[in-house]
Amino acid sequence: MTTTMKKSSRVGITEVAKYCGQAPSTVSGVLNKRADCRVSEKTREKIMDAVAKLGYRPNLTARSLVSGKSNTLGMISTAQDIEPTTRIATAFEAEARKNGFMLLITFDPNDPEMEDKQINWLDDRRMDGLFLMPSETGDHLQLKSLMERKFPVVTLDGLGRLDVNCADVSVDYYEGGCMQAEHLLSLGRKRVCVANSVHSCWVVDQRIAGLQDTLLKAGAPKPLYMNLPFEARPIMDGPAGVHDFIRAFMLKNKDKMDAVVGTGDEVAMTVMGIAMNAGIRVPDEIAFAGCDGISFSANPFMPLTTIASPHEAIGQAAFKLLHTQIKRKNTVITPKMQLTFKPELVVRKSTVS
Amino acid sequence: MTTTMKKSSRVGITEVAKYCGQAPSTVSGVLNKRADCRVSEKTREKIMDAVAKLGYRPNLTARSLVSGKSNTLGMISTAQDIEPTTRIATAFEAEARKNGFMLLITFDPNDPEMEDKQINWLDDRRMDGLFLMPSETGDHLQLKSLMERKFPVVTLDGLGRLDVNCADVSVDYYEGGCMQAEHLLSLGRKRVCVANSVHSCWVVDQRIAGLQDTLLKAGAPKPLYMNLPFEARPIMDGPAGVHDFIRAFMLKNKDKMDAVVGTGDEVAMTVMGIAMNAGIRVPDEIAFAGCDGISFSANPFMPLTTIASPHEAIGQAAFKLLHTQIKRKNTVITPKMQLTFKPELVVRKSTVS
DNA sequence: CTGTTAGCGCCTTCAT
DNA sequence: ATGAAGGCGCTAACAG
Repeated sequence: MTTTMKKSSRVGITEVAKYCGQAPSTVSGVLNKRADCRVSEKTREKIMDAVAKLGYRPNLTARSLVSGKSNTLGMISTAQDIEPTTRIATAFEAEARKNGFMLLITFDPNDPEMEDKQINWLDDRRMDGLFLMPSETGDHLQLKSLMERKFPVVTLDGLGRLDVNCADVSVDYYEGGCMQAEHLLSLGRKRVCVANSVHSCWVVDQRIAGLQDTLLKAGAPKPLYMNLPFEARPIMDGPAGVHDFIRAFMLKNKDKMDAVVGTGDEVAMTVMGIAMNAGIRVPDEIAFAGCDGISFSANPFMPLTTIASPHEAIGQAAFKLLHTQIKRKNTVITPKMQLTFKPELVVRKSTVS
Repeated sequence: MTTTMKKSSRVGITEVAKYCGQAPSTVSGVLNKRADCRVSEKTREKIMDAVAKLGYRPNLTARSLVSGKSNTLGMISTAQDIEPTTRIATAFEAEARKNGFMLLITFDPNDPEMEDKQINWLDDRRMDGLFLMPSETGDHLQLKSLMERKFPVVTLDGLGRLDVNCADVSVDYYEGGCMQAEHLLSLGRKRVCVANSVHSCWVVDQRIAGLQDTLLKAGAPKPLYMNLPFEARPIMDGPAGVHDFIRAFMLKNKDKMDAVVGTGDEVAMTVMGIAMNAGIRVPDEIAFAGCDGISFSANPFMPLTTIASPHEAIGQAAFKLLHTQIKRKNTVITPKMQLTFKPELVVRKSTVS
């Protein structure tokens, strides 16, 4: 009899068993350290020996099929190209890895249909839990369907705008806006200009609301809105017209303002740079503040006052919330699983020289 | 007879078959549009109907088990927190998604042991191919073992430093260094200072080699090395001493240089900012240039001349190379599968006012 | 055209 | 203390 062609080039549990004269189930028991699998020390060694010698590696696909779980977490990330999201994702991954999970990742271009599709695909692959950065719009049908099945899910910045009661991590962006306003007011700045894109999104709306409410409450005038007729990003190296638009706006309106607030650090720094180029003295004539706390806001030459979010803590918390749900099946979602982080004011020379 | 408890809450192919009075294999054939599965239009409809009504979703784990492939690509990314890597990864993911692949991602903290471990885990999960950003050091044993098995792999920046003949995408960093030098020389700048971290890595070494070789060939003196006694990152918001160190160095040595080259854009911009704070006029007294082409190098106030890499093209090419190997099994690695991209000089006001 | 059979690699239960 | 049998959900080959 000739050697039959092996189906897979990798050695499986049966070959290990054959090699050391044991039954596959025994090998399985030893490998998984199953409690009820009592084996003599000698067979143990023989098995571990064979495993090492043959270079056995478990087929996790097969294991998943029977166990129904994959030790894999899904992550759907919008805008993986911006620093806050990247940092959250990195922290999340680090936690997941420490706990033996791998990540099935997809970058969703903020499209509701794509979100649903991706959730399905992830589900088809039997992920054990999902960390979702939900699309700005849409019905989130698949998310809802996951929730009905009590499938472990954590959303980022979802609580305030999704009509789903799921575990969530977010930042109190409204409060962040308030903090910006209070900081500016404390410096005697009341005539605020908001550098925003006309394309609104929840996070930005929250920030602006907090800012404006606080200003008005303090008797300051309603802010002046720049309403950039472009997407907020990319703005540094953005479409040709952006910088011209900003320059013209600043030159025309500089006397109506003593502070500019960006809806993100990049916008704030871009406007600040253009203003400085136009001869405006920062912060003497106009102060600048941003949001997010990206690394570049700390640059030594035009350091930006900003409202920083604790990205690393958010990513870690997201994993923990997910892990909890995975460990105890059918967890009921309680308010304790909906975390709101406080942002932090970082004062730099763009407001205080 | 009471309803028996279903093992899995999800409906499987057997339930669909039962529901529409067909055999599981028939359903499978229809669903996979198998060529040799000729079915009457009526049964087709019945089946598709049942699929829709029952909300059937395939269990990809089971499918993988039999097919031996998972439509999943592994990606091991070092330093997912820096823009170049992020952009490459994003482009790679977009291509992969278009072609029906999902990504199993892990962020490797540049640790050889971790790399090996991750490759194994990915392999255990039966990924169909691997996009690897190899650790700076180590033997890359698992990578080599993959190569022996002719497993589809593409490395990033691996060709020049790994003793493995695998498909690869990289950038001609040496040439990038040459371009920097030539640009500076064309402006009459010969006394170059290199802002580098003492922790060397292949990419940086290449850049420096190209720069120095070109300078020396042109009769310029050997560059002055700053040798920052810190990790290259984070540097903007880095450990307390970094900025002081740079400031002191610049003040002490400014008369010995007419240009500073950073081994990355962040370093270059940090040093440039500190120099400007110290009253040095840029570019009149000292010109500045960086590498990578991150978005912030385009900021309007201190725009940085840089050597930009085509990150998006790299990510796309990496996927294509991987896809090719996956489609035709046992591809022989040819030099055509080892792509070297040319960087591009982007001239900005930090060198030419 | 459609249904039956035999696994994919592993784990769990239940006999021995 | 160990092994045999059955099945996870799906697919491929082969019968009807």
